[in-house]
Amino acid sequence: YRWTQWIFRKMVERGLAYLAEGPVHWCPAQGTVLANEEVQDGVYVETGDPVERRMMRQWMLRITAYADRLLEDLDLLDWPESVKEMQRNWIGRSEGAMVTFAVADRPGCAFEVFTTRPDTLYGATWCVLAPEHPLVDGITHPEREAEVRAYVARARRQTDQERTAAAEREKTGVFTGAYAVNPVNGERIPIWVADYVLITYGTGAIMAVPAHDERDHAFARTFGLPIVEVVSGGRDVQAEAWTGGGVAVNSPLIDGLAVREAKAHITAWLEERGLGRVKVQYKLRDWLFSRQRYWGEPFPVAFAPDQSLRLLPEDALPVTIPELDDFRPTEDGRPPLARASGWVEVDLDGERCVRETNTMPQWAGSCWYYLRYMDPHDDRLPVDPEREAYWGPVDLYIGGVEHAVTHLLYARFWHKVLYDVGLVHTKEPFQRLFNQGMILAFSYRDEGGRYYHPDEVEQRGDVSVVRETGVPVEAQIEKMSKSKRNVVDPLEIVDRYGADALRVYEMFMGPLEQVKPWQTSGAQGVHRFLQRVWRLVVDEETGALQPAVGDHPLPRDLGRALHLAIKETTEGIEGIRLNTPVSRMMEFVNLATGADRLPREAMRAFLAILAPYAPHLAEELWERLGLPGRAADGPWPTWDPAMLIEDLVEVAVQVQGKLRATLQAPRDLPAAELAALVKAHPNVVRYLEGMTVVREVVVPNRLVNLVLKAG
RNA sequence: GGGGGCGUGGCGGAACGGUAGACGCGCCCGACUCAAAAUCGGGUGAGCAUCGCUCUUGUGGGUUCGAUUCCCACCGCCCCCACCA
Repeated sequence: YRWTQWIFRKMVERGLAYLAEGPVHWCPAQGTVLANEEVQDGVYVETGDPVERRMMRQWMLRITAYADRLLEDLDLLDWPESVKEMQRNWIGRSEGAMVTFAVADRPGCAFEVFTTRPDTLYGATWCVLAPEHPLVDGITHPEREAEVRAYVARARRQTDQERTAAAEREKTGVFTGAYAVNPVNGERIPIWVADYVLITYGTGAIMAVPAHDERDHAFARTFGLPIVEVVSGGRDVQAEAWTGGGVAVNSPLIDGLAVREAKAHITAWLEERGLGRVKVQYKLRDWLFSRQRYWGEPFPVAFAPDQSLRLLPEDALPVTIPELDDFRPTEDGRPPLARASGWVEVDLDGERCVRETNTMPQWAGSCWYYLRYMDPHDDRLPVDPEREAYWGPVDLYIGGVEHAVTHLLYARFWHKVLYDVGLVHTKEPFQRLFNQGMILAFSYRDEGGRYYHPDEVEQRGDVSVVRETGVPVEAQIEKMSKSKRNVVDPLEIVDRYGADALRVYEMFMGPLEQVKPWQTSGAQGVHRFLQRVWRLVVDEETGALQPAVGDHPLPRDLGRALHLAIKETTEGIEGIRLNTPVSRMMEFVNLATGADRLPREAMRAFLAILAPYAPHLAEELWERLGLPGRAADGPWPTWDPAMLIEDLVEVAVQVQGKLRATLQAPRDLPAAELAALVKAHPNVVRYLEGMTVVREVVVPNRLVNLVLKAG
């Protein structure tokens, strides 16, 4: 709390945190504010009570001030391209122009619109205001007032989701009775109110160019509004919007210019006359940072009698949450902390102030916890800059993609603020990001849609059926979920096979980044492998060391398997490929299982590479072998390339690119000799009859391919 | 609608442009056992047939001596965003 609040103070001081009216989901029946996930189809999912949008005074964080840096600095990161792209899309930078439209017959009354296509200004045949736009009330013609009011009220009731979810939804809207003046040609165009324009993007008002925008085109068709072509793209714009490039037409100022030049020209023209300007617009919005919840960091601020803001002094931190018996919001809808009357009032410099009763969201702590890990006990600062300089930034961050545009963007923002404050020395918090895939599970569902627990299901021939009733069920691979009855409890696996087996199986399942289904039988296979490792060293009957273990020389085949395993494991850790090393270790163990002499040194190296995968087992065997220290303490074994080489190699023989034979040959046999050997092979001779070899492709120690032609 | 990703045996998955299917699961056979489990050994892509051949990495093309791998188009599935002007 203390240091999160400390950081928040810095944000307030820098103007990065501010109070504003922000929309919340308000449930009148419950008297509470609801989180996004608690609302569906306009009702509170738990009770079915209707939910409406309500504006409340909220803390906002000015993440938009960092939009450009958040965008640019993505280039510094070793992150999956897909995540970078998601962040780019989320930030949503677009270049365009702000254009001012005056309202006709109302001197001094005007509104701005944002457009990425100022070149299409001559094609603007109406304007649209979002239902929430502040001008709606003022400009609506008395005759249209009832209709407009009803429309706005309906839009206000709907959640964002309802308004935007159905993209194929029909366009709706109402005419206000007012007109705007198109700044380039002075034409009067009607002003509509429609919910396809969002108050949350741009200015909440647009110019509609139906000929060159699909949404406007759909709207024009619904309401019979005129469509004027201003970019010639060789299509009939009455039938379909043309959003591609072309040459400006019907646009006296820019006729004949291509889109690029036309944009620049029009924008400059508007700018000279004070009617418009270049504008970079972002989808990213400031971050609504307060919650009406009990749990969460309180804001380190209070309000003076005159309502002005007061920051609590640093030595007043942490502000902790008061104890309450009742964690619900107050009857009149204020946050739960408002119930703590004794806590709410606070003296600041002799003034009787009232504390902020909102709390911070769960994100707050997650935005900088990694810094605290570097210096958990510091009581002067969130993190000591020297320690941060030593440890930071985070070298490798492993997490799911679900954080791509939430946590990972928020944390980058906070880190940049702390960079500006001088607390951290890098622009970015997480240098390398790796998204591990989700583990899915098989679920079983009958025709009626009812789910069965895997234990209730058995396999009869080709079909799965419910054991008790014989009802056929269909198997599918889905996210683990209680309602689908397919959740695998890791603790049960630990009970059955041990933590090592769980851990190794999770690595063995497949590439870490891939989503893949859990299969308990696979964990059992890994368990078997680990038991074999155990028996390699320990005689199960007596508990004594296996007599085969001793100070023997390393046989060629076993050494090869071992060094292959060391190589794969070492490279796998660097590249986060953790599944194939397990296979190589299995191969070593399979070979070692049959051996009557097992060199202690080989086991030492093997246990060292096994240790990150199966630490309990590795350390136990390490000790039993009487090896010094711990397996995990190193040194990490190195592989000898010479050990990987075989004296006799198997060479694939292809004729016309098709495999016709394989043969054993001494390693590094000169190409000519190898080719001669190949051509003498009985299987090859048959194919050479009546043919001429036109080309011999020789891949040393691997393959020979003979290219033939008739004659 | 936009962006990203993935399609390989019955299943999870391996394969620097070079013998497709490593390793594991499952299944089959054998050993041990009175029996079962556990364990150990062997087999296991499909088909034709038995020196072997043909087919096979979602489908269709292309590049190449050679393509699961590179390029193009299509089909299917998954994830993220979505009336963003």
